[in-house]
Amino acid sequence: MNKKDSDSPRFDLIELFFFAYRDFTGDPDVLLDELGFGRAHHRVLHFVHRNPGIRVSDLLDILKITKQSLGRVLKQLVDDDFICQEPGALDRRQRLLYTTEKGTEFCARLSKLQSQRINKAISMMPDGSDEIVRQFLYLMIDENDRSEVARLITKQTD
Amino acid sequence: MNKKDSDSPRFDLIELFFFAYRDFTGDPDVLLDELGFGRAHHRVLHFVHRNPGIRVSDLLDILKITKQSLGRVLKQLVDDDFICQEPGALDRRQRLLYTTEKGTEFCARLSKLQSQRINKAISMMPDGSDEIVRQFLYLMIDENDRSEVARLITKQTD
DNA sequence: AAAATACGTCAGTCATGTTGACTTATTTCA
DNA sequence: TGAAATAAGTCAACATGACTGACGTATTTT
Repeated sequence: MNKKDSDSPRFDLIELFFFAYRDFTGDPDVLLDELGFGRAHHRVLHFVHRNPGIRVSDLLDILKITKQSLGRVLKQLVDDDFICQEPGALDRRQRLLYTTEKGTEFCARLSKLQSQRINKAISMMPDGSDEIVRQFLYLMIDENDRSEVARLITKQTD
Repeated sequence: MNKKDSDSPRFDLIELFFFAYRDFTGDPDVLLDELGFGRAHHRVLHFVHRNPGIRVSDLLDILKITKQSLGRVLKQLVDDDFICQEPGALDRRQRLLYTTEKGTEFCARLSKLQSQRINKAISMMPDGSDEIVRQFLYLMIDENDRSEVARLITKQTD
């Protein structure tokens, strides 16, 4: 009865997802490269910008990488004055992370590129596509992580 | 006048795309790991499976990596009997690539995981979402590459 | 005072990407 | 037919960003 059961191969979407994501992340790469940064720096900068005052351990949870991996890129971002650290007011063991002015400005340039690509795509599509796309991407996330991601993405930074 | 101009930040979609893609590629990782393979092997195996008899140089064009990068993973896949090579009938310099039975079977297990995730997501969405999502992902690809990708994804392997 | 926590760091490894140069086999073309 | 171009493989060296495991230090909790 069902034309598509849950195992039907979706090579089209699998491949589109692959190519779309590659080009989506490709835009910032150019700018990052000029500063000697990579995608790892982009991710850290982005999530610090979006979650000002985030704790290192929470950042690790979001990125799902190890402390050692984070350490290297974070150090560079701090050394190059894109991110600054402040001891927590309540718990001074914490080193709360913030983007500096320089970091915030660079971050804006990066997300502008990605937003442009997204907005350009959406603008060529029927009304309401926006919401469909958001829903799809949300449902592609592991069920356990969805609520956490929902919490994250609804923060407003601007 | 425009509520959203083309520069409006789209943090929601940027982040959703990031998390969605991570989990999407995370499924196969488990299986790949058991065989000592990584994502690079997955990509090679996938595109060889989807393009039987593909030339090495065309595979390089699709993956946009260097010959040296490909060489390593391809060698492993050939050594482990997931991919086989045959000299081209017309041009014997070519080493046309095919998945072996073992490779085809493993490839099916991998894409089944990813298809399940996709189908599960789509099944929770309004009718026609399928097409909207395909369109969105397609429009996220660099304009120059779209026709080439369109050609690729319309191949039927099954 | 002891245990737990937040964070940083040292040392080593691995996967996957890069560049540049070179070889071999084969095909194309002047 | 002989030279040039092409398809593919390979060597060496290197960069990035992951990983593991262990250990140190400051601070908070119990």
